[in-house]
Amino acid sequence: MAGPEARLGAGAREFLKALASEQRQAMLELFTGGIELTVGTVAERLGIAQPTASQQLALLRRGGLLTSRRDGKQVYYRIDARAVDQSLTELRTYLRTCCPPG
Amino acid sequence: MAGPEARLGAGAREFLKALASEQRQAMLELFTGGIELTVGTVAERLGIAQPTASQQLALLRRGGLLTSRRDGKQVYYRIDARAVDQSLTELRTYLRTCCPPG
DNA sequence: GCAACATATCATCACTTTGCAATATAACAA
DNA sequence: TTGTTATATTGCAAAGTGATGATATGTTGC
Repeated sequence: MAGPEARLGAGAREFLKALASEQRQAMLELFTGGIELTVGTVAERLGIAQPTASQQLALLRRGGLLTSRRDGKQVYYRIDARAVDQSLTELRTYLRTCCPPG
Repeated sequence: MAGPEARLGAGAREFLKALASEQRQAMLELFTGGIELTVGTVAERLGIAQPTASQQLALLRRGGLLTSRRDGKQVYYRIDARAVDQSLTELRTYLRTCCPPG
């Protein structure tokens, strides 16, 4: 009955890595409110090249922070609220095993 | 009256970066239970050189995960449970502004 | 003061990440 | 098919990270 979260999983680590970048944080904030954005829009708003935006969005998706869907020529990204909440819960559980807050 | 956590602070980013490393996670786990360890002990247990342990411990301290105190020739590190809890709360608040879980 | 020990900093190297230009792939229209 | 648009992938230079040995700093004891 010990918690299965003694060690942080690879997924949670991808989540942390994805968030541990100022630019990707700025990128994530563009999606506040659950809105959808295309790769081109993100590139334009952040003033970065299209391939860079595509790569960073892919990292955020791998980290479980974003999901994407294709609609015609465009790909829309949006926040994956459920996965974010899940990763955050895993992180909290993990930190409680090593860092009892009480 | 909007929350002051619209943007993640530099402190929280250091926290994330410190955690986003498998080795530093392993390092953190050595401190489970609130125990104190010296730099040399950490280096020995992880099988890494002393300067490497010193640097990584410094990163964890900068990220607010560890604190240190000197006792004679040795420096003892331990988990800073209060700061960890604080960073985690900031992260949760931040994620709620952009990623409403409902 | 000096010697011995523990930790921190420095110099360097290998490896990874980040950015862009160029190119490839995917979807739609004619 | 051909052309156009949107995104993904590739290749490469620049910047950052992680590792070490060598060295500097700090503490204790003589």
